[in-house]
Parts: sequence; C-alpha cells; structure tokens
Amino acid sequence: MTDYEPGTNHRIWRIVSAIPEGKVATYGSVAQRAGMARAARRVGMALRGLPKNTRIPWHRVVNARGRISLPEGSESHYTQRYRLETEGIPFRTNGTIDLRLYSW
DNA sequence: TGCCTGACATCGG
DNA sequence: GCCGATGCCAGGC
Repeated sequence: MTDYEPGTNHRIWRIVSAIPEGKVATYGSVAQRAGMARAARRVGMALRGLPKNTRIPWHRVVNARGRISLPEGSESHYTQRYRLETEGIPFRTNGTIDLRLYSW
C-alpha cells in the first residue's frame, strides 16, 4: 500500500483490486470510483495493459449489459468466464450476468 | 500536430 | 430486452 501519487492506470487498478470475490463491477462503475465518470473506455485500456500473471482481478469487470466485452472465442474471454463461474457467479443462457444480484 | 481506434455508456427504435 | 448509432477520453501512428 503505497501512498505515492498514482497515475491514471494505477488508480484504476487499485479500484479493480478492491472488488470482492463473488462480485462484479461495470467499467463505468470502476471509472466513477476512480474519479473519472466518463472514462469507462480508459478502464478497458488500463486492463488491456495488464500482464497475464497479474494478481489484479480484472475478470470481475464487465460492461453495463452484464456481458464480457472481450471478443467471444478469444482465450481471455474464456478465462474471464471460467474464473467468474469458479467464484460462484453464474452466466445465464444468453451469456450475461445478473448485475442486479452480483454487482459490487 | 492531427486523425483513427477502442476490454464502454447511454439513448432511441 | 436486444440492436444500432452517437458521444467521450486517451493512446498510438
């Protein structure tokens, strides 16, 4: 827990790291908590720059429709879905998560 | 320096 | 409730 002034990405990563297991947050939600209400897309870029072995739970971040934004068929997409199901977050038949119950 | 793109959100049909 | 179009902000070329 450093208290130096974090960059944009660092602030985003800090918020994402705070998402509890078994819960998910939307890009817009994370952006807002980071102090950048209209920068949902920035969140995506920040996550995109993360290494595969990061300890940051990036998989707990989904779009406003409760759906994974990554292209279906990509390895990252599958990894995200698998991790969420492992944490107890179920996907509906249409491939979406019930944010009403699992949103942070 | 300036245009194009993107792990999104929101509005209207 | 899903789909398409438009708006925002930063990075990359």
